[in-house]
Formats: sequence, structure tokens, C-alpha cells
Amino acid sequence: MSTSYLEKLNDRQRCAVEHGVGQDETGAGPLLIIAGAGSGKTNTLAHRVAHLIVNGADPRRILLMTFSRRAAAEMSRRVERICAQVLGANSAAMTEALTWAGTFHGIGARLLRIYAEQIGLGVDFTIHDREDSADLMNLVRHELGFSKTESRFPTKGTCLAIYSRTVNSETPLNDVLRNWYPWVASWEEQLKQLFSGYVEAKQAQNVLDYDDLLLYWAQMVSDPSLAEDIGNRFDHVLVDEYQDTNKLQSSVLLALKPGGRGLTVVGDDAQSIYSFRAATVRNILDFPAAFSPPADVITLDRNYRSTQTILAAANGVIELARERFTKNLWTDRQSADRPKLLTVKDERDQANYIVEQVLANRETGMLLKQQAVLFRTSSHSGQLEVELTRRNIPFVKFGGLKFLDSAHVKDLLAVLRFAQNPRDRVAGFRLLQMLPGIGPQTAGKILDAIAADPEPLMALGEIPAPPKSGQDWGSFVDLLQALRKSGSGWPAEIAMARTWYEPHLERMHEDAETRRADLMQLEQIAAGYPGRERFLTELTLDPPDATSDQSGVPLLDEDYLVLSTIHSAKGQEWRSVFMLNVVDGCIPSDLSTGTSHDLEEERRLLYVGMTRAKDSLTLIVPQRFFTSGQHAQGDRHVYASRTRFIPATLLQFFESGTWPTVSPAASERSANQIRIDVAARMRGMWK
DNA sequence: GTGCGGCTAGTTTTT
DNA sequence: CTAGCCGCAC
Repeated sequence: MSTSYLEKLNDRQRCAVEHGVGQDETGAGPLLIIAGAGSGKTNTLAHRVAHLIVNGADPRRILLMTFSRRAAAEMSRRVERICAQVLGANSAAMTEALTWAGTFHGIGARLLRIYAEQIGLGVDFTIHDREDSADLMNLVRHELGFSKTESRFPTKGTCLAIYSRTVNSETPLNDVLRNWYPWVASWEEQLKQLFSGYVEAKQAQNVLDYDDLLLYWAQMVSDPSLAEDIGNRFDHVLVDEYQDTNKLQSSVLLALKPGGRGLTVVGDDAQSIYSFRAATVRNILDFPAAFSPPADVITLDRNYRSTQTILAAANGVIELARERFTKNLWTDRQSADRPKLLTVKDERDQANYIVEQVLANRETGMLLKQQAVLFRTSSHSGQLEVELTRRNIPFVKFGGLKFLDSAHVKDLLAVLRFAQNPRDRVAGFRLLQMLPGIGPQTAGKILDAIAADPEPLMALGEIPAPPKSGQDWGSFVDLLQALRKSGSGWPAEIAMARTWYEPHLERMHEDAETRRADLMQLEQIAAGYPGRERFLTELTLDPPDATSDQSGVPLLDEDYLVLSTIHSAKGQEWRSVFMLNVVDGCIPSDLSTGTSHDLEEERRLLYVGMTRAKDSLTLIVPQRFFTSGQHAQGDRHVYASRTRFIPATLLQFFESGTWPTVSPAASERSANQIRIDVAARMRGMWK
């Protein structure tokens, strides 16, 4: 059998790929791969999976957990390509059998549906996204009277964040409050009460939140016989981006494969940027010693992505971290050009500069797709988006507001969710209040009335129509009962729901037209799923990124510029990368300078952004930074300074500059705000 | 009880 | 600027 696909790998990568393969059962011990940015991590992992398959592993028994579903799809694609070299025509069938590839949450949801009955969970459970969870938390918060306390009780979002961190870090509430939320520590007793009510409400309604997908999974595998049963489904378990998993996830993993046999995890502590989701680098650090004998560790520190000059700057930034475990990356890709550190006057110039450069790059043959603009916070790209739209440059934005966050999309989904699980109170509550004359009180009473019935939607038909709901009540009940029987099939059901919803949309929203377009798009997406349950589950776990109010979402085969938050850029690379607002207050974010822990994560964020670049990297520092929340003409602004993560000692790694070089027009524009250097303008006239 | 108008406060990153 | 809260009029 040919193993030529291994020859392109370096020694370390090859070691990682071949680890334990072909040895007897006891040989395949746990493996930790520390893989620096651009070290061929995805490629190595894909090769390992392919190598396992080529050597007889059953792909249906391989569990591959990645950070996003996009990453899982990419991985499957690569595995298939490698397998094709060896297995030829059979390879497609082999890799199609790689069915257990997805995120922790996605895999958890799937296992829970399979084992639902054995753990006393209704199979029809629906999944709440973050906002639904916050709504439910709020409901309980009101019921317990905490919304009317004398001094301010934490908001629903804060409550959920506290709950979530407590669960995901497997830490007592008291410690969480002390370490992360000291300002609400006095509410500990009330919070306990609230969380207990929240859990009861979820159970009564047969809904799970994101955390439950992990929590129930962890509980499930704490039962030895279930753990064995589930663990035995898989011969190999591979986890990507292990630095961004939390304690709960590692508990699940260890329960699944207690001896560590067949277990491979890959990660890089220098790229840990999800601690706000309770991720902890301890998972990586403690991994080897969790087994006896300890796991083997292979480090990949050769970078294939960036030029030496870009890497030098990135290494410089991460070297200033308070503690780190990974060694510096190295490469033999030489380059004469250092990354640029460019000072511009304000955000407008920043946008103008990028447009100019991106177009110039394209003139030299670099596609828009090979270039990306990265930023800390989704809203930072606003100015740039306006400018790109004005100049007709297509772009796609990743991160930030999601399609699903818009009210009308949530409305339509609530219809489907309520039909799927009539005990889902958040969905029902939202849905009922769409009808005229029905507010929170009436909605609550209706839900109470039908909750006890084994077929709540049939009970709905028995209820007398609320006085002011008029005609709308009848068609509402008809719709839900028709959907419950699901005789019309998929995706006809969503069309029914949309037809019912349209008059309400018109009534409630001024801009019904653009919103309708979103709903059509949702219907398109729905057609790609086999049925209602899968559609709802997967949409919640992996929401699409773009909304239609961004001017023209380009088709995938067109060329477009990529705009992305640094978080969403993880694992990706581009030939040319621009980073916006590399100033204190943005990176690090003003909100994250509290603890040194937060601050260190912001440093790693800058590092992750910089290491996305292959050939060219530009960090932009606008001097004046307009604060949000004001009129277009307003001039509330701060004078920003270069990020503290690039102190003077690191300037040697950059080519510093300003743009535009001479700009009489720019000074004129804001003549009323800054003093004009008249002499300079006079000189400039002759240049 | 609903629904509207006016007021205040807050405002990251994501499965 | 906008989401969410409160108080008022139907």
C-alpha cells in the first residue's frame, strides 16, 4: 500500500500522524500535539485521520471534534483528498462514513437524542440559543421578584453568564462570583435560587441550553455502563483547538476514554482566546499527566505560513506574555519586507487606506479573497463597510450580528419550535404575543392552561379565543395543529408558517420588505435540511453569518474581501492581512483591562491576528477615535495611542509610517477641529 | 391587560 | 443609538 502521502510531512508531523498506528491495541496511547500557528496543524490532523482509515480504522467509529462546523467540513474534505490518493474510487464512500465529525455541542446534541429515553429526556427536546436562554432566565427572574429589588439585581445577560461559567468551569458559584463577578457577590443566595428555578423551568419545558448539551453529556458518561457504551462506539477520538475547551468538555472527554487509548488532542496555548467561555489552557497543560503512563507530546514549531519578518514581529508580541509554554515559531521563508505599522488620522482614513491598498494588491494579481481585514470588535468595521459599499467592492463579514438575531427570523423560528416542542415556553411566549391583544399576562395564562396536557396543542383548540385576538386566533390554532401533525412535509411546513406570519410582519414592522427577504432566505436554507428537527437543531448550533441588509451578499464563486473578527478568523490564513484599530481601548478592549488574566488574553488575540498573514501584514493605528453613540456630525472622540502590546522595544520589527503622506484635503475636512499647519500646506502645494 | 411614549443606562469576543 | 424599563391612557 502506498504511503507516499506521508512524504510531504516533516519528521515531527509524521510522528504525530503515525503515532500508535499499526501497533497492537495497547500501543495507541493518548497523544498531545502542541501545534503553533501555521505549523500545518489541520493538515497533520487530517493526515492522521486519513492514515488511520487507510490502515483499517472504521471511519464510522472515529469521533472528530472541532471548534466549528466549518472546520469539521474542511477537515472531512482534506481527509477525503488524502484517502483518494491511496484508496482511489473507494475513498468517497470511506470518508462519507466519517459521520461523527462536528463540534462538542453538535455531537452532544446527537448523542442525547440517541440516549434520550435512557436518561429521562424527551426526544423532542428543543435547544435554546443564548438569547432564548437569557429570556427564560428573565422569566424566572421576574417570577422570583428579583426585577424589583431595591438595589439593582444583575441583568438577565449577566445572570446567564454567571450560570454558564459556573457550569462550564465546574467551579462552585461562590468561587466564580469571587473571581469573575465580585460586584454581584452579595446576591449569591438569590442567584442560587434563580439558577435552581432556571433549571427546573428548562426541565419542565423539555428544552436544553448550550451548556446542557455538555452538562447532560457529562452526567450521562458519569454512569459507568453508559460511559462504556458510548465510549465503545469510538475507536479513535480526536479533538482540535484543545486550548479553547473548558473543564466540562475535558471531563466529558476523559469519561469517554478514561485510559486515553485512541485519544488525540491538538492545540496551542499561545492561541487561547476563549476564556470568556470558560476555556482554560490547563486542559492542555494537564493533559499528559491525566493518564498513566502519561500521554506522548509532540511539538510542531515550524511555521509554513508566514514570512520570517512577520513571524519575528508576532514572536516579539507573544514573548512579552507573562507566562507561556510554547516555544517560538521558526520558518525559512525569507522576506525583505517587515510588517507595516501605519499611523493614520482617523477611522475614515483607515478605511480609505485599506480600500486603496486592497485594490492596489488586486492590480498585482492578488484576489480579494486572498486578503482580509481583521478587528477586535464587530462594530469596528462599520466605516470600512460603508466605504466598500460605496466603491462597489464585494465583501463578506464573519462574526458579530447573526442572521438569527433579527426579530422577524426569531419569530418565524418560534413558530416551528413551538410546533416541535409545545412545552417550550420561550417560543410559545414569543409566538402568542405576536397576536394582537395578547400581552405577557394572557400569554402566560394560556401557556399555563395547556402545559399539563399530554398534547398541549390540541388543548390549545379547547381554549376560548382571547377577547381581542379576533380572527387571528383561529388561524393560529389551525396552523399549529397542522404543523404538529407534520403531514405537509418539509420544507412545506416552513412555507406554511411564513404565509401565516406575513400579515403580522406587515403590522409590526415598518421595513417589512427587507425582512421578508430574510425570511425567503431562511426558507432556502431550510430546504437544505431533511426535516424540522434537524433544521432547528443545526441552525441553533451553527447559525449562518450574514444578513441581507449587508449590501449584496456575494455568491460563493465570486471574488470578495473578507472582513472578520479576530475570533472568527481562527484557523484561517490570507496572503495579505490588515488589522484595524490597533490601539489601546480596542486591543486590548476597554472592557478587558481589568485583570491581568483578561489582558493576557487580549495580547494573544493580537498574536492570533498577526499570525494569520502569509506575505504581508499591516497594523493600522488611527490617532483619533470617535466614540460610538452620537450623531454623524458629532465629534466626541478620544486620542488613541498605539496598543500597549507593541511597546517601543518592538518597533524594530515593523516598518513604521503614516498615511496619507501629504494630505491637504484631509486637514481641510476637519479644519474646525484641528489646527491647520498652514506652513506645511504651503510647502505641500509644491510637492 | 395591552400598548404606547418617554426615560435611562449600557455598549466584546461565540458554541 | 437602541434595548429595556416604567408609568400612563385606553
